[in-house]
Amino acid sequence: MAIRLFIVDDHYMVIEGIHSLLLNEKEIEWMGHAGNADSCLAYLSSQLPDVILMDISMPGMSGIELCKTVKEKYPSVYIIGLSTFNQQSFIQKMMDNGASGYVLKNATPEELIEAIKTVALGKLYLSDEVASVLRKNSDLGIPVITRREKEVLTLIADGMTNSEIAGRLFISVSTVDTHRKNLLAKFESKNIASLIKTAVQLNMI
Amino acid sequence: MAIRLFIVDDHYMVIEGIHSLLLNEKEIEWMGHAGNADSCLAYLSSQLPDVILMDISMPGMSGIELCKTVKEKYPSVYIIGLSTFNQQSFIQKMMDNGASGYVLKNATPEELIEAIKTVALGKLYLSDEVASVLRKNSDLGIPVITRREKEVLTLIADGMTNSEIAGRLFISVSTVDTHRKNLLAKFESKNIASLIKTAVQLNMI
DNA sequence: CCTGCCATCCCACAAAAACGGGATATTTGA
DNA sequence: TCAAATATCCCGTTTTTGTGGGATGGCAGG
Repeated sequence: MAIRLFIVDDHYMVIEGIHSLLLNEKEIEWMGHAGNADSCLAYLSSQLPDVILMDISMPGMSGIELCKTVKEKYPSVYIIGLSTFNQQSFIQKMMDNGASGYVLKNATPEELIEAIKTVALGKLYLSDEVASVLRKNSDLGIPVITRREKEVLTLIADGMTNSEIAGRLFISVSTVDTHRKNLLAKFESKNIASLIKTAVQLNMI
Repeated sequence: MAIRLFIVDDHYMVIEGIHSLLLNEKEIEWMGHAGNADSCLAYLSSQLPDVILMDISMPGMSGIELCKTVKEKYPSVYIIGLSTFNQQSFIQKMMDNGASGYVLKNATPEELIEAIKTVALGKLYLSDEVASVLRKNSDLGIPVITRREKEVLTLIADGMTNSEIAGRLFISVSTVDTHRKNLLAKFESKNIASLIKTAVQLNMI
């Protein structure tokens, strides 16, 4: 039986490209596509594919959130993340949210087809490139910060001082200061300037 | 006579998508593609297309540099920039380097075809979306900073203090402080944290 | 030639961040 | 259930930033 495939991506060119790449694959049945999270969810309420190829950066709800939502509602669907860049944190979040695989948009047709077939069997698929990024990641990569720390970080990046943040979050300045210290330690940064640079580059704010 | 088209993009899926979108366009002749700047330049040394579709983010030499190089060597070729996001500064730089147009990867097939036909006539093509970004840009967008300010900004973002920067650049701390003040004014930021965030997001560091 | 813009330097004060400790409740996961 | 992680708070000191002035020589374009 053919693997029924659905794709969510806001770039028509990519959809068309994948469609055309898979035209000759008899084992993969093209079910259709959606350009955003909402129309994807709408589609799924009437029909269920085996595998969804999902872009992670989309207007509105991101692929990361969409992945979570879809897996909650339809746990049987296998999801493959799709993106242009190998942004460590995105890949990690996608996998955390239940994705079964991840391929980059510069993957070869063979890789893509292999990914689809692999996840359809319930296995995980990670291209060598992506896998090595994840490995590096766990080695020394992205700082793991708590919810609260992220809140504080966001406010710092918005230009607020410790006392302003304290006011906003209804906590004392000392607490904010502690969070700030912990952030500096986790990012191994010597001051907020370099910390913010890193955080923005890692797409954490 | 058909418009001879060449495409440079490191994402095979996008190349395939565009190829497939243009299959039925008799007025556009598909010449081939390259996955990076070097093979593009190699190709051009033997054959010259009328229009080149060029991704701006590529490994190695970026589309922005490639655009400049190609226009210097082959001024008769029209170049259309291609990217996923409408990053203000990228679009601007691409146009500054001699591109004749710019389309986003989520453009419709019609937009893409119109863009190719328009630039082939020697005109400029900017999609509404892109044009509005450029307009906003000139209105209030990106701060214009001097060479020296950019140097200082980079070092600040790397976590150096004023006195460290002064040492590095062989100038006095006062001077560094003045540059810092000017940067804060130009970015309309109240402190370095929010300034760095903005600068990284605008791809200025 | 002269008007901006740039890069350079100076002073002084207030505000904030960085650094180095320590402490205690609560939540959470193994 | 018990240890680890999280969130909360406090002290004091030094360093760095932020703010608000002012000043000078150089250089390029109108």
